[in-house]
Amino acid sequence: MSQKLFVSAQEVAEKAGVSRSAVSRTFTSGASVSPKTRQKVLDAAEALGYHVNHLARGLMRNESGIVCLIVSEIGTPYRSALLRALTQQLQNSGKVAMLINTDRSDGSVDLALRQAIRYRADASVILSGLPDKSITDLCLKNGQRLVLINRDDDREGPLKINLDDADAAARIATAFVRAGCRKLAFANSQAGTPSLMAREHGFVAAAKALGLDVVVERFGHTGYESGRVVAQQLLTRKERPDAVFCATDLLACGFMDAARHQFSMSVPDQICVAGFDDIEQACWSSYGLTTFAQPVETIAREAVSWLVSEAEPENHTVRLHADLVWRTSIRGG
Amino acid sequence: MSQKLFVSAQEVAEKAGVSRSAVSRTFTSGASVSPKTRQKVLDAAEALGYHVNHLARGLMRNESGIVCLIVSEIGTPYRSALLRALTQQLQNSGKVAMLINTDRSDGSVDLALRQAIRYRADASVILSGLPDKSITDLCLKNGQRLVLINRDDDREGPLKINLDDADAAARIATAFVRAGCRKLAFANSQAGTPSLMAREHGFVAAAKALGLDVVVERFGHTGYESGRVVAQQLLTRKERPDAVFCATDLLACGFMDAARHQFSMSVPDQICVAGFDDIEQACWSSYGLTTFAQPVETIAREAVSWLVSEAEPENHTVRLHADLVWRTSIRGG
DNA sequence: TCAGCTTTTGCAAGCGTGTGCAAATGCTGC
DNA sequence: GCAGCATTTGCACACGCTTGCAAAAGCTGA
Repeated sequence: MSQKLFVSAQEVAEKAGVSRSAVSRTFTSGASVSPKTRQKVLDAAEALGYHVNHLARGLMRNESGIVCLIVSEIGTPYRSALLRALTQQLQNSGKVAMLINTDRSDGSVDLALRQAIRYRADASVILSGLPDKSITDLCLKNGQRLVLINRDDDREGPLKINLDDADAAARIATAFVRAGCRKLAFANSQAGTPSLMAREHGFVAAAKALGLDVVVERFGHTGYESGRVVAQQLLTRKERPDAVFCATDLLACGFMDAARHQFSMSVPDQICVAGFDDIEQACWSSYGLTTFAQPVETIAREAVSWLVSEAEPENHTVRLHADLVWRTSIRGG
Repeated sequence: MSQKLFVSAQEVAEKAGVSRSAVSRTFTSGASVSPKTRQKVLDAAEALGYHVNHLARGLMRNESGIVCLIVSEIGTPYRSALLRALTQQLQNSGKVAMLINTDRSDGSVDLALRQAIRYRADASVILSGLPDKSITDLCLKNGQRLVLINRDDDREGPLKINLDDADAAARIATAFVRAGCRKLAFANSQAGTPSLMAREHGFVAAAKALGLDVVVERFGHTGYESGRVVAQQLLTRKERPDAVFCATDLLACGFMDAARHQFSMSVPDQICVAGFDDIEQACWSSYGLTTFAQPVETIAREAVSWLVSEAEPENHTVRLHADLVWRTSIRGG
């Protein structure tokens, strides 16, 4: 166990022949230090390998510079893409990301938020799950900011970033009909998160408005394997659908693979497929999936700029548009 | 701006009618508190919404509980899978992950490590890039632990976790030959990281030992698109290879897609393909990629257990075995 | 030279916690 | 009741930093 501690401002001050305040001021922007003192401090700091202790600084300033990202299923293409964008933007704004994985049990979002409080995070971004109201209230009361992404909650205080899921669903229904499809289906998981359900309900409603019924099938969690299972369920029915909207791209990939390799169907000739998220794999040529693009960069930008803003912004919910990316899994276009 | 601060141990002490030390001891394991004082403190803390300030605790104990994960290309399947495993294991051990994204410029690994020092991280895990010696020395001198994953560096102090890349390459060369292939190729990116080069050199050497030459082609960064480009380069030669080992699964997916859809070749009948990493997509039925599995769970377990161990362990480098996962992209088996 | 002003500097208090030490408390056995 | 002991409690200092305040230093113009 190495007993040597990090070098402190005190030691730098002694070496530079100035007071401890001077070295502190050298490292705080907007403080009053004369150029030559500043230089003496900088030299001494460099020589000693001094780095400001952000734990102590956070303690004093009551602002840690930490932002908590609370997320499950980190290994998933969409989640990891969003994570990438968020960490990037946070770092650009001088913040640092604390990553909390909530894969294990339910209620672990609350645990995660507690961790955020312990480290006095300036803000938390929730990508999955929905925390208990009591605990978000605690966060907000103490000036900690909160961003909910695709969570569709109605409480006051946090910034909510949502997509126009229902509208997108309606657009894809129209596209299917225009491609000549009449037997519509929706492939979903059993996760039941707000955005997934919004897509499902929006699709069913839009189809109804067009005079069509929708067969809805749900299975397991939101991944490739579930897509295969749902395909199994939908394609063994007496009447096969000729168009299926999958709640996410992962489901769509699983669905397409099963349709092609297990049921020897041709996409899009015999069945049209659409997805949601526009993960990297969607444009791989084995899929060429027509899908809605999650605007991850925009989401990250909105979230971070709100987090770091000085004033309390007026509008606490932002609704973003999901662009339809047209590829080859739907006829025509 | 909400001026209310978080509740402190002092306030809890007053409410519970005990001294501040008592509440501190209540929340430090292994401290001496009588059951009834403890209960009074717990009740008061619950009522007030008290949470220990880990910044202050870290300052006192000289142990922040933070572990820095330094990683680039977070959105990539293999990286995000490793990230998932690491955060999971860290949380199980009572640590918390600070995520630093080094996608932008080179040398940003040094910046990242500086950030780790500022927050007095107990340890850093480096998944990409290689920091300057001067800065890793600084980390180590101050008792900060360091783990290098697949970085193949020879300095003393950090834990190095590596795979048997060269051995794996030799095994796959044998498998190709056994499948009747004679015209071998290797598909790589231009990243030139130690593990990629170890696979390349290992493959070339093993082929040579078997009396065969290898055509090596490299392009761009290590992703799907580069796989396609390399396929372009390899499959337009006068003599097409009949087996190609791709440095990673992403390259392999790109290669297979180009071979099939652009050159109308059949895998594995006309060309055998193997990859490395065993990303989720490798087992998707459009690929069925025969590949080497990165033991992400084991890597994470090794890293974390070393990080949290009390004593300085003796062996500072662990070499893990990559299992060959046999699917359908190589004939026979 | 000095009054009047602005800029720089050092002092010291405080942020919220852990912990060594000595005093206080509780318990046991006579 | 009391000596002898183990356990619990409170005091006070330390951790490394920021910052208000007042003293010191520098600068200008007569």
